[in-house]
Amino acid sequence: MSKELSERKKKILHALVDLYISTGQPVSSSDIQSKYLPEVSSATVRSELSALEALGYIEQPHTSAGRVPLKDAYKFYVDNISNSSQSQNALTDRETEMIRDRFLTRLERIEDMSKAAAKIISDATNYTSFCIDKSALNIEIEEVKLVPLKGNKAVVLIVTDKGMLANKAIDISGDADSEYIDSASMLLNRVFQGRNLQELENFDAAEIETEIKGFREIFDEVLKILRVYVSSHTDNVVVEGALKMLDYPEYNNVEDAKNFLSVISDHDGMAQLLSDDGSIELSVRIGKEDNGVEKCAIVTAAYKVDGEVVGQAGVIGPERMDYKKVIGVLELMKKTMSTVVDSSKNHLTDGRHED
Amino acid sequence: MSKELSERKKKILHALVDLYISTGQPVSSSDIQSKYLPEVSSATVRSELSALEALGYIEQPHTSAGRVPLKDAYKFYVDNISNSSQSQNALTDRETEMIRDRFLTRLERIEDMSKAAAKIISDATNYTSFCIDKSALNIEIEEVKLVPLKGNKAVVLIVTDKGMLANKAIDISGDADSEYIDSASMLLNRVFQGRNLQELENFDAAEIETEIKGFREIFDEVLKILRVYVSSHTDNVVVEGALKMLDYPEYNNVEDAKNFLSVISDHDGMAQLLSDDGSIELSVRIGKEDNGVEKCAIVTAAYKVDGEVVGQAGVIGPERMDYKKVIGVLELMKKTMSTVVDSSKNHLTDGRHED
DNA sequence: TGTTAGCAGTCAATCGATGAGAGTGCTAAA
DNA sequence: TTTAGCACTCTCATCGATTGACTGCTAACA
Repeated sequence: MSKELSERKKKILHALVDLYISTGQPVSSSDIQSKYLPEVSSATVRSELSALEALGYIEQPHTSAGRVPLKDAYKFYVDNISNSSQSQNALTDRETEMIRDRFLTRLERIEDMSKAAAKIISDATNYTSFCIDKSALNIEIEEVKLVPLKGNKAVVLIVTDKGMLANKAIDISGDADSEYIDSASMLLNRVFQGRNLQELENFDAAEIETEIKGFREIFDEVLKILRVYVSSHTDNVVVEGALKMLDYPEYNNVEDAKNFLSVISDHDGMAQLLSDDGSIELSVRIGKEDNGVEKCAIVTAAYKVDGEVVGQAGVIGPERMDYKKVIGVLELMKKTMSTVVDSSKNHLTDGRHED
Repeated sequence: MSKELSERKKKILHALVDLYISTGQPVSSSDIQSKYLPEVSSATVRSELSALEALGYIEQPHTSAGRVPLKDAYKFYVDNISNSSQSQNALTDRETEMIRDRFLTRLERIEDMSKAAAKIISDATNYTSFCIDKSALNIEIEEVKLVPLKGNKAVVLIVTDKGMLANKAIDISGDADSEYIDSASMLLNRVFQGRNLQELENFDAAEIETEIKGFREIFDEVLKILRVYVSSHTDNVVVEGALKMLDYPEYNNVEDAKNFLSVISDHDGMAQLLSDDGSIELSVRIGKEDNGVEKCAIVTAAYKVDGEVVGQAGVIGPERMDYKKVIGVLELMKKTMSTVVDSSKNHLTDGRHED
C-alpha cells in the first residue's frame, strides 16, 4: 500500500531502528549521519526523517527530541532481516555450538525438554521465553491393560505410540476374577485401540452402549483418565526468564512489571494468546494493543516433527528487541529440536513417574 | 534480658506497631495520643517514645519524623497476639466459613491440595503464600509389580500405602519369559517391600549383591525410579500470589521486586530457607538479614497428620504485616487441613495420571 | 532540484533556592 | 511526673533559571 521507499530512506530507517534497538534512546539526525551516512550532512538526514515521519514510520516524543521507531518501522526492519537472512550472522559460531551442546545433553521427559528449550532460549537471548508443548494431541493409543492388584483394585495402563500415558488404581466393585478382567480388557481395547487423544474430546459412548453394559464402571473410569490427561496436557506452557523483562527500561516500573508478570504467569491466557500463530513457521507480532501485553513484541516459531506441529517456542520482549539474535536462536532451536525429537521418539517413555 | 516494660510503655508500643501496620507511615506522638491514650498529653507519649527508642524497640527515620518499629517491637507485638490468642477475633465468622468451604470442595491430588491451600491463604490474607508438601517421605512401599508389555518391554508398578507411586516402561534385554519376570518380581519385593522412601536415599545395594545378579538391569531401573521420585517430590514448593507483595510500598520498586520474585521462584532455595522451622507449630521470623529476603517477615505453620509433619504452609509479607489475620488464617487452615487429610487418606490414589 | 551550513526556537532535564508542614526535644512551670 | 509552649530540624513540593540536545527553517550553493 505504501509506496516503495527510496534506497536512502531505507538505509536511514534501518539505521534508526538499529540505533534505537541498541541504545533505547530517541535517535538524532547526527547520530545516523555520523554512524551510517558520513557522505551526506545531518541536515539531509533531517529532511529524510521528516518525510519518514509523514509516512508514519517514526515519531518524535517531543519537538526537540530525536526520532523513535513506530510499529511499521519495526515491521520494515524485521522483513529486512528475514529476507536477507542475516539471522545467520547474528550468532557467533561459539554461541551456536553452545546452544546445540546444551540442548543435546538433556532429553528425558517431554516436559523437561520444553523447559530446557525455554531456558536455553532465554539465556541465549536475554529475554523472557516460553514453550508450548502440543505433542499430547497426536498421541495414539496402542493398548489398554488392566492389572489386578490386591484387594479388589486394579491398575489401568494405557500404552501409546509415544510411551505410557496414565495409570490409576480403580476399585472394582463386583467380583474381579481374571475372566472378568480379561473381558473388560478386550472391550477397552476394542473401543480405544488405535484412537488418538484428540478424538476423545467429543467421544460419544452412546453408540456402543450395549457392549459396555456390565463394564460401565471401568469404562467410565478409563474415559475419565484419558480426558483428564488431555485437558491437563494440552497447551502445556512453560515460561523462563520472566524477570528478565524487568531489566529493560520499558518495564522498569512496578505497574507495568506487575501487569507483564501476571499475563506471563497465566498459562491458559498465554496459550490463547499464542494460538493464532500456532502453525506459522516464524511469526513476529509487534505491539498489538489487545494483547494485555502492550509495548511488547512476541516472536514465535512452530516446531514440527514429520510435518506435524508439536509445539511452539518463542520470545517475548520489548518492541526494541534484538530481532536478529532472537530469530537466529529460534531458527537454530528449530533445527536442533526436530533432530532431537526424531531420534528420541522411541524413548519418550523413559524417566516418567508420578505419585 | 531487657527489663519488663511498664504497662504504659507496652500500651504505647502496641499502639505504635498497630498504627504502623495499618498506615505504613512513621507514627507520631500525637497519633498515638489521640487514638490510644487520650488521658495523657502527646508530650508524655513523646518522653515514653524516647525511652523506647533508647531500649532499641523503635527508631526515627530522621529527626523530625515519627517513630518506626524495629525487629524487637514486632516480636513484642506478635508475642502479645499469640499469648492473648486474639487471633481468633481476627477473622470474622463469614471469613472462617468461606475458607472452610473453599478448602473442603477440592481434595484430589496432594499437589492440588497444596496449591489450593496456598491459594486460599494468599486470597484470605492478601500476601504471598507458600506450601511445602513433605508427605512423600513417609510413603511406604507395599508391592512392586512387573507387567510385561509387547516387544520385550515391561512396566514397573510400585504400589504404596498412599497409592500408586510410579510407573515406567523399561526394556528387558534378555529373554523375558514369564518365569524370569516372576523371579524378578519376587526379588524386587523382597528388597523393597515395607521400606519407606526416606530410607532409599542412602540405600546400599552392596549387601544384597549376590541376590541381585542376573536382575541387575531391572533392579537398577527400579532404584532409579524411586530415587527420581523422591528427589522430585521432596520439598515440593508451591507459591501463590507472588505479585501481591508488589502492592505494598516496601516492595514498590523494581529492584526489590525483582530480588523478591527471584527468591520466591527458586523453590529449592525456599525449601532450604524454611527447613529450619520445619516442625515448629507456628514460627514468625522478622527481617533476618541473611534471608535473601530482607525487609520481610515470614510466618510458617507445620501441618501434621497423626503427629507427623506432612507439610508446611506460610505467608511471606512486609515486616508490617497484619499478623493477627495471618496467624488466624494459618491456624484455621491447620485445623481444616488435618481434618481433610485424615478423612481422605485412602483416596490419595485417585485422579493421578502421567504421560 | 537536491544539498548544505547556520541559526533561532523548543522542550526536557537538572539544580538550587524557597517555603510550608510535620514532628521532635527541651525547658520551665504546675 | 506531667504538661504547655516554643525553637529547631528535616522532608517534600514548588518555582525559576540554566543547560544541552535537537529540530525546522532559510538562504546560499552545486
